[in-house]
Amino acid sequence: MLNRLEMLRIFCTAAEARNFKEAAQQLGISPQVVTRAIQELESQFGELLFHRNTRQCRVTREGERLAHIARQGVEGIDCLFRRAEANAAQQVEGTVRLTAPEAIGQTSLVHSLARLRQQYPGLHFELHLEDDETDVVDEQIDIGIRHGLIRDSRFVARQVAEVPFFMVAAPALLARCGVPRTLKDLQQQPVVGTIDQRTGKPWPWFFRQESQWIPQELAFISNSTQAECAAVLAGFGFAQMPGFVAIPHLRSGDLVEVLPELAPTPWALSVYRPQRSPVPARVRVVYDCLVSDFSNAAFFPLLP
Amino acid sequence: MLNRLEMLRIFCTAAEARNFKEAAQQLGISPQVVTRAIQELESQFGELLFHRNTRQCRVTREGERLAHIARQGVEGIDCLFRRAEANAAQQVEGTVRLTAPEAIGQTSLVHSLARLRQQYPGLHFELHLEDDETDVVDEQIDIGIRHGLIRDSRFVARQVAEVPFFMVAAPALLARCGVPRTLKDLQQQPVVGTIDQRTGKPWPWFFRQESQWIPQELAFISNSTQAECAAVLAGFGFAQMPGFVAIPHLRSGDLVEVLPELAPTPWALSVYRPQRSPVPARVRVVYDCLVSDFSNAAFFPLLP
DNA sequence: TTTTGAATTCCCAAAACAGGAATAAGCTAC
DNA sequence: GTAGCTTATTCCTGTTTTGGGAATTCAAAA
Repeated sequence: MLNRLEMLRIFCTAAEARNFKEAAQQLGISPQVVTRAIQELESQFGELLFHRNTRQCRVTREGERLAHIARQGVEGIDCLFRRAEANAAQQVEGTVRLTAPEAIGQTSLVHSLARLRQQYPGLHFELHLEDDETDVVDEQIDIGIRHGLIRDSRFVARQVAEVPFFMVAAPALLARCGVPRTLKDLQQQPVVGTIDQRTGKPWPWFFRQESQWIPQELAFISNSTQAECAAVLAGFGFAQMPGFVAIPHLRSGDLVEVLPELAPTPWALSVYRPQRSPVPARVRVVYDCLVSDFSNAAFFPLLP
Repeated sequence: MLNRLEMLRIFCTAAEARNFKEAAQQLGISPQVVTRAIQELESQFGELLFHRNTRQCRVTREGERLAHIARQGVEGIDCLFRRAEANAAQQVEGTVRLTAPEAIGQTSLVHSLARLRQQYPGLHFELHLEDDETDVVDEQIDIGIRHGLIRDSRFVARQVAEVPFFMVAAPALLARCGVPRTLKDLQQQPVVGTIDQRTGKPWPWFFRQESQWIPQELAFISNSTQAECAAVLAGFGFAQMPGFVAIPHLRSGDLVEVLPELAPTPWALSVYRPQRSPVPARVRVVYDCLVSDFSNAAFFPLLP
């Protein structure tokens, strides 16, 4: 018998049972195994653990002392594996780590998570808001939401919506500078943008037929789409922004779309998670919920 | 891998090592085993414990949490078995339970134990003083000293001395009643005795050629040889007592022997212990010491 | 691009194990 | 006392588990 944990478990049971046979029955093993386990323990401890003859067994005092300590040890390990069973039994609890673009993470995502939390009070969330892709495996992320293609084959990605881009400006700015009629018109105007963290350059603007333009002189540049949006609202200049940032302001009239005919093909919005073989229940539940919520057009009514 | 303890041990090591290979080297096993143990744990917990690819391994946060708890559990069990090793390495410490006749336990035995205690400060003693044989196995005794034959085959007995019986009386009593010349004389005199716990009757007196006499009318009877001795010293009557009770008083003159020619064959004094297969070092040390001390004639100078 | 080194999978010999049958030895009831 | 019953133990054998060599895969480094 090499399995120390089982030896101790057998010993603890035997110490409480009236005899080895009873202990064996409780453990669902044969009495021979009990005998051997106890013998092995006795030889390891150099100490008699049971007074026994062919007829009866009584634990010695040293045995009782050992049983007392051993019970704690065995219980400690068992308790650990009981959690495992609870986990395997698909209990939804623990921390789920998510990453999402700022504008989504600060609004609709939080509502989805809040509902999940009501349903599963054991859930905790950790939210990393980044507009650029981050190394999800290294960052130990369970679920991500990203605007744009997910190329990485380590991920299971699910496209849930198509989010268009809008070129927008504040009404005050338009009143001052006039409404641009062509791309050229637009490129003469002050422009607001964001930084691509990976390259350090401004994000390009995208137009129909896959054409791009990287603005060179920006009136305002930031690493935050929310700041960018605030700048546009303040009349700093024109900007291109994804629907989930622009739509609320277009609806309220705080922003106005320009040159809609140049708008590029919408980009996919994807919910994704790393391809890890055992998917904990808590992750699956959140993933499914987000896929369902973000597939719901109500979150991204594509136009008024 | 069925051995949960080893699985956890491997996991804890891997969680601290830089990679599986290193963990395997530390544990003296092959990397395959590490892989398997971790996979098994992951499937049991339904939880990825390491982010890994063919090139690198990093523990997940859930893994770190588990490792933290698991370390305690594994350490708990290991600590238990470290004691076992200390025991096996023949450390002399712990409690030794002894039984002995009252008169021996209150005097010379205590001195032997005191010397042992000086030599092995980790030793503790538990002393059961009983003049009659007790069921040593049930009483969980490690070592016994007994005056008389040890018949029980469950014991390893070692005869260390021969202790004679003396018929004695106080000088004052002799002055009052005269010195008996024959057994008949003696049987007319007041007598002091002890009770045989097993039968409830007085202990017989023993004489040469195996003859016995059970005194019927006793001036004083007790279950304690020390009390019996005190009664004799106080002049209650005559008594027969073993050397280890009588000799000090014969030496000091507080008692006088009568009818020495009737004295029976001396009885053996034996040190014995239950036949338990692993004999803990502490028991062996004490046993050897007692055998040696009580074999030493200085403790029982058979006559002045 | 090639090279390198770690994780993993596959496979099989060796070790460990479990339990049936036989044995020994108390208790109990006659 | 003795027969019968029960339990611990030992021996033995078929089965399971295990560990590591060889081959494979794959990401990082060169």
